[in-house]
Amino acid sequence: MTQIKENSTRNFNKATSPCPVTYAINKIGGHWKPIILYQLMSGPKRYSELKRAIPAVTEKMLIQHLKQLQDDNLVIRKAENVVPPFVTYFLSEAGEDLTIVLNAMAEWGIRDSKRHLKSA
Amino acid sequence: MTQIKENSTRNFNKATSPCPVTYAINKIGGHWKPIILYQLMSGPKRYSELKRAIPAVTEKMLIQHLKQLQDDNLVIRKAENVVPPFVTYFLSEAGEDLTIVLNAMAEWGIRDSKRHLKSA
DNA sequence: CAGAATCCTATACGATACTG
DNA sequence: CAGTATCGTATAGGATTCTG
Repeated sequence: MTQIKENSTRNFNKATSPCPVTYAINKIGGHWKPIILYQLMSGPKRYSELKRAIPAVTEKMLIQHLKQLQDDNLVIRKAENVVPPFVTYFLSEAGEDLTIVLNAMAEWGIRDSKRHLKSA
Repeated sequence: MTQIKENSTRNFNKATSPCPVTYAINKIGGHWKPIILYQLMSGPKRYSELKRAIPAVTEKMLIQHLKQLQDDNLVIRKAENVVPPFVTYFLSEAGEDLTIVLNAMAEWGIRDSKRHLKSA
């Protein structure tokens, strides 16, 4: 039945990579995670605020990645038990620590796009 | 023929996102790109050296991402015209600029894994 | 040595509709 | 408001074989 190999590269990857960059990628590597985290850097946000802040993301992706970020202890979800629901997301301590990374990424992005304007 | 919508979110994403983090993700977002770049930070490397340094990557992924990194002007390929072939890869100026980002990622990775050791 | 080609699976991602 | 559920496509990624 076209089994997947026990020792496939895929399994090996997830298992034990001592590379800290690999470790980080596995936590913030999704296409949307850095963007979500970047939005949360400016403070707690409601679900609907995040959706508005990132128009390109679908509800499915937003929820899915928010869940993964919670599982990885980067984001904390706080829900008031009221009607209508009031749910806010904010960075955990580990999430706050990513500020340096995300800012570096953002700065590089700006610098690199400028570089291409010049050479164009 | 199950056409894709003209104004699909997918197209919108690639088009114009003003978010610098999104821009950066689009350039270094692949699962392997940061790892490859991280390896090249320590200096020029031959193809085979990269392969050895990153055992988990397949040849296809390695070549594919190296190509994309070249297209994005982050990595430069230099081939000596000899037999057997001698090809080295090294960081461009823009690639070097990523050092800050990659180091920040690596440091965060180390810190975060320590954090989980404590709480476990 | 450095890579290209082929074929396949797994996952990411998106659109839409529905719910407590 | 803040999600779930379902279904579909697109892309990433992997195994293997072959070549200048």
